[in-house]
Amino acid sequence: MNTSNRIESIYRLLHKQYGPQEWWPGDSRLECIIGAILTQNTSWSNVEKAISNLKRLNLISVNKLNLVTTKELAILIRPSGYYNQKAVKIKGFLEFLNHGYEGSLVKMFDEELSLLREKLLQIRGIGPETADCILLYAGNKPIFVIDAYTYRILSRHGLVPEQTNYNEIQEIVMDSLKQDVEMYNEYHALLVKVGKEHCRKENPLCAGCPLESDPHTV
DNA sequence: GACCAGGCACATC
DNA sequence: GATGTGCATGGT
Repeated sequence: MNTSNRIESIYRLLHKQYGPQEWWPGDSRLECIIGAILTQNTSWSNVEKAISNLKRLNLISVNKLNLVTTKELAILIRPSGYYNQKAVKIKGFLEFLNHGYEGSLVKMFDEELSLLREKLLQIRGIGPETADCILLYAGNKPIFVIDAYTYRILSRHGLVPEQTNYNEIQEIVMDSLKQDVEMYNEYHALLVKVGKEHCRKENPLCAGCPLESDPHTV
């Protein structure tokens, strides 16, 4: 089976095994964007604590967050780690939104996909994964998110060469799949799910992985 | 106490 | 262009 077919079949297998994941966990697009920034190199359970602090004060709103200082925001998101940097990143996104789109997510997501992606990448602290999470999960745009689990799973199965960069992996995956926002959403969520359970760093043999019939290269 | 988690920017060679 | 380092909390 070639690489494209295997990438497709892994999706079907995971979907059958785990069912729909219904990501992104969050009540609004803004919450989703904040979560995308807060989860950088951080476990989701810590992100939840930070988001619940913001929710408790009803701060998941562009207008409300505009009124909070970076320092105040940092204290609230402290449980998510790297809180000083992440507060600056959230403020940087808000500034981008305020100046470019009058604070309107509707206007922002009205922008053409590849142009918006380029613009998001220019915000300090928004890299390719965060930008793509924002586009796919908050904006429902057809872009596949590559994260550490995606890379680890694909490379352990020999589906991407070692030392493949973000854009190259994204190209390989997207060229293997039909363009489908719902499926991109589910597939990435499924990769994180199976990754958390079986494909962690400290488990290089991926014990118990439902993909184990598909031989690992490591 | 060590290691890891749904990254990213920046310095240095 | 690759490789190293700081950022930081909370769970295992």
